[in-house]
Amino acid sequence: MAGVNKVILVGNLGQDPEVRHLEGGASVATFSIATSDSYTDRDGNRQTQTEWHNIVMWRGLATIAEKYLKKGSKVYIEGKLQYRSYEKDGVTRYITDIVARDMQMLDSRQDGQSNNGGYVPPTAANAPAAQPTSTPTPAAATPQATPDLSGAEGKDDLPF
Amino acid sequence: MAGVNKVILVGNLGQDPEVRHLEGGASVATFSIATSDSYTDRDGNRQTQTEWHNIVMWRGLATIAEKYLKKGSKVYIEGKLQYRSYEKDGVTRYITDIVARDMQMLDSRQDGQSNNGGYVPPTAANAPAAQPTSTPTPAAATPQATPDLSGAEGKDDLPF
Amino acid sequence: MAGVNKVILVGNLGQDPEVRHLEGGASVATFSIATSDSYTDRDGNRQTQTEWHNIVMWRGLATIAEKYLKKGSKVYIEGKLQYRSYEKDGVTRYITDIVARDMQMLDSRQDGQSNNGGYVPPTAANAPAAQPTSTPTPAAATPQATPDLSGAEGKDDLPF
Amino acid sequence: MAGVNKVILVGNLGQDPEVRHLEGGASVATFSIATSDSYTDRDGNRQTQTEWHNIVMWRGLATIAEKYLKKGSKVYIEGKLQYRSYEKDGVTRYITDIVARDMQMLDSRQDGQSNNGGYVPPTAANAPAAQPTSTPTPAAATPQATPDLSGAEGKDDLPF
DNA sequence: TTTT
DNA sequence: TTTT
Repeated sequence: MAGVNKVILVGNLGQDPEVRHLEGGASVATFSIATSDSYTDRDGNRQTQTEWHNIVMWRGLATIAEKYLKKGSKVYIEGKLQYRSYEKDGVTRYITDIVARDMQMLDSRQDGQSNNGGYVPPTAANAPAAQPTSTPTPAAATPQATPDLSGAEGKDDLPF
Repeated sequence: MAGVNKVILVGNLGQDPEVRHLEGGASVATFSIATSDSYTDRDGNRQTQTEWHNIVMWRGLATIAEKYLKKGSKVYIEGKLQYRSYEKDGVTRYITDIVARDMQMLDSRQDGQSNNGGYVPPTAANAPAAQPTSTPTPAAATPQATPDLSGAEGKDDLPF
Repeated sequence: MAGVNKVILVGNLGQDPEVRHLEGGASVATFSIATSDSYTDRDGNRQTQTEWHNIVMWRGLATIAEKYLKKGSKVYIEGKLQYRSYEKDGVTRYITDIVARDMQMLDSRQDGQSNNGGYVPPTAANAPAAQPTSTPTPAAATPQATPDLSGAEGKDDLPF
Repeated sequence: MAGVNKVILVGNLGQDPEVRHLEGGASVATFSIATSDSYTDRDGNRQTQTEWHNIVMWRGLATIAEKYLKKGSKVYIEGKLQYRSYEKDGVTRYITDIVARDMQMLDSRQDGQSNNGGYVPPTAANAPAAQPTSTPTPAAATPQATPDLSGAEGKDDLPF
C-alpha cells in the first residue's frame, strides 16, 4: 500500500516488436531496447556497458508499437518494473519486465521515410504522446505480463 | 508536436492547501512545497538553496489534498510544468505551476495522529495512490490555471 | 534540508544555444525547448498546448551544447527547477529555469550530417550521457528526512 | 551508444542492508525494497501487487545505508537498471539490480528516535541528498555488480 | 522480506 | 512559507 515504481528509458529496439492478440481483444507487444553507459575504467580506457530491457506494452500502446516501431527505432519509454517467474525443465526462471505506460517515438519522420521507404502518416508519425487511445478494456490475461492501463498520462487534460 | 514534460518532487508544504470549488463541480487545490539543495561553495562553506514550487491539483487530487495535506506535510509529487501569465496593474506577471498527476503522502500515520490528535481513517490515510477518484470531467476553466485531469495514471487499469 | 527536485524533458530547441564564457573559466549555455501536449477538448476538437522551458547548462554541458545543439535539435534533458527574479524598470520579474545535469541528443547522426554538412565526431555525437565533466567538489553528504506513507503510481496491474 | 536508464522508487526495506567492504576499500550495500500497487479487479475486489526490487549501493551511499537504513525504512531511490547472471549448479540465473545513485530517507527523525531510541546526529540526519561522498573512482568491480560513478546530481551547479 |  |  505504498510506493513509487517508475522507470524511464531512452534506447533503441533490438528487434521488431512481437505482437500477440489475445482472446479478450487486448493485444500485447513485447520487445527489448538497449541503453548504453560509457565510463572510463581505472586504466583510463573508455568502456561501454549496454543493458537490454524487456518492454511490455498493452492495448493501445501495443497497437502503436506494432504499427510504428521496428528494429532500431529509438524510443522514450516510461513504465514500471514488474518481476515474474516461470518453470521450465524443472528450473525456475526469473524475468524482469518494464510495463510501459507512455511511449514517444524519437526517430525523425525523415528517418522513417528513408528507412522503410514508406509513407508515414503525419498524424501518426508525429504523435507526440503515443498513448493508448483505445480504452483499457480489461483484457485476457497472459502468463507473461500483466495488462497495463497504460498511457494515461497527459492524455486527459484540458488546458482551461 | 512531441515531448516529455515531467516533474518529480519530494518536499514539504509551506502552508495548508487552498482549495476552490468551481462551478462545474471540479475543485482545484494550490499550495507550494519546498525542496532544498545543499552544496559546498568555493570557500568550503556549506550552503543550502531552497526552491519553492507552486503545485496545482485538480479534481480528485484536490479533494485528497484538502483532506489530508497541511502545512508541513511531506509529499511526493509527479506532474508537469505549465507556464501562465496575467496582467496586473499594467504589468504582465509570469507564473510557473507544476500540475500534479500523482501524489504520495510521505508522512507516517503516527505522525499525523500525533500532530492533529485526530483519527485518520485507514482507508483514506492509506490511500496508496492519491489519484483523482472522481472522473476527470472536463471542468470549468479558471483564469489562472488549466484543468488537468490529473492523476490519471494507473487509475484505469484492470488487471485482466 | 531534504527533497527531490527533478525535471525530465524531451523537446526541441527553439533557437541556437546562447553561450557565455565567464571570467572564472566556466561557461553557460541557455536556450529554450518546447514540449507539446495534445488533448481533445469538450467539443471533441484536438488541441495542442505547447510549453517553452528555459534551459541552463553549465561547464561541460554548455560546451557540448555549443558544439552540437542548434535550433530544432531534439534533446532529452534531466535537471532541476530553479527560480530567480530580477528588477527591471522598477518591476520585479520572475524567471523559472531548468538547470540541466544530463543531456542526450536525440537526432540521428544521419540527420545531423545532412542538416549541417559537417562531420560529427562519433565520440561526441554519440556521447550517451553528456554530463558535465568539470565538477564542483562533491561534498560530504548525509541523509535523512521525514515521515511517510503513501502509495501511488502504477497501482494498477496484475502480473499474469 | 546512447540512452537513458533511470529508475525512481519509493518503498520500504524488507530487511536490514547487507554491507560488504571490498579489498580496494570500496563498500557495497544490498537490500530489497517493496513497492505496492493497488487496483480493483474485475470482481470489484481490491487487490495489491507488491514488487520487490534489489537495490545496490556503492561507496558513500553504502556507508550511509549501513548507518541509517534498516528493515522497514522508507526511502526514495534514484538509480539505473543493471542485469547480471551467474552460474549455479549448472544453471544460469538472471538477476536484475537497481544501482542507486541518489537516496533520500523518508522516515521522520521522530520516528527514527521512537523506533530505535538512539540519537540521530543532526548533520547526518539532515543530509538532504545522500549521495556518495567518495569520488567516483572507477573501483574494483565485483562479480555481481558494476561500479557506479554514482552521486553525480547537483555536483555541478552554481547557484547563479 | 516491507509498509498501510 | 516547509523541513532537517
